[in-house]
Amino acid sequence: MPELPEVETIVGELRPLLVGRRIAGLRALWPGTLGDMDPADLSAHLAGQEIVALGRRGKYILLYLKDGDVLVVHLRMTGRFFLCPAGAEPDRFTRVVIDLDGGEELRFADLRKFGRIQLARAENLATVLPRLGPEPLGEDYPWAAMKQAMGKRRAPVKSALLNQQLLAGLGNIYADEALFAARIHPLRRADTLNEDEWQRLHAAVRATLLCGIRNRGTSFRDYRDGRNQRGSNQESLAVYRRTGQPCFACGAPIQRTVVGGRSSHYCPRCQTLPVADAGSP
DNA sequence: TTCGTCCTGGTA
DNA sequence: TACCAGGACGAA
Repeated sequence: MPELPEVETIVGELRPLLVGRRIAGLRALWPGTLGDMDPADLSAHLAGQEIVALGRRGKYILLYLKDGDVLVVHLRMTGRFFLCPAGAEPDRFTRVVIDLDGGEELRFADLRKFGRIQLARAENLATVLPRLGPEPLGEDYPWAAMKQAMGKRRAPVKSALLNQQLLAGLGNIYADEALFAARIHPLRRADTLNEDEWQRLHAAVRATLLCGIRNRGTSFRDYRDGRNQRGSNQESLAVYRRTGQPCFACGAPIQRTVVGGRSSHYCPRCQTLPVADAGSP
């Protein structure tokens, strides 16, 4: 599942390969990826345009074009966005192909068809992007900003971490890992965390995301980077999808619960839940 | 704030 | 054959 580290890896890898290239056209093998846009119209609109920059905001990939357009790509759960030689046989999950000059193509593949590609003007990006919280790795994101955004919420702290309006880029994997690193139970009500816990959680979120980036992302089944290669961060996970296996810190079996409809993994001994929270899911 | 929806391959 | 995975969004 592509979260901030996976998207950052893809963008960092594609940037030097794409900047300066021209788009020759676009083909939609499954037009739903483009929403309401007509594939032929979009292809004609993009043809000849030069890619001048790549960026990331939260889990969104941003391709800036020379005349002020921006292609906004979201991989959702199973999307892949990668460069490959033109004419290579597309797999059955390839949804959109962007043809480039120089004999290569940019492919958007997506098993579950949840991912989307949108077009916006650079000055109107906000009309396409939803309201997004701050970047967790940004220089202007102190722990107090996390406490201010989430600290009055009665919802479980895990739900607050996944809320993209409060913080942009965390998904289920890195939220579980950050909570373990901070020794905070995913069901803790956000408004019960003290300052020490907010500082720990803030540091843990950043450290967990940086670890994911260092390892070029987490690949279980679907995620691949900008060259369609697997990441290795799945080998560094402490709790996510380790249900029943011993905690690396204390040996207790990792447990799974559901928070806000999402599976959540934690160590019952390292991440304890105060009695006051235990009865109010 | 919570739940259903969109999707389909893999697994029990 | 039924169920599970889950990001984002709209409805209740």
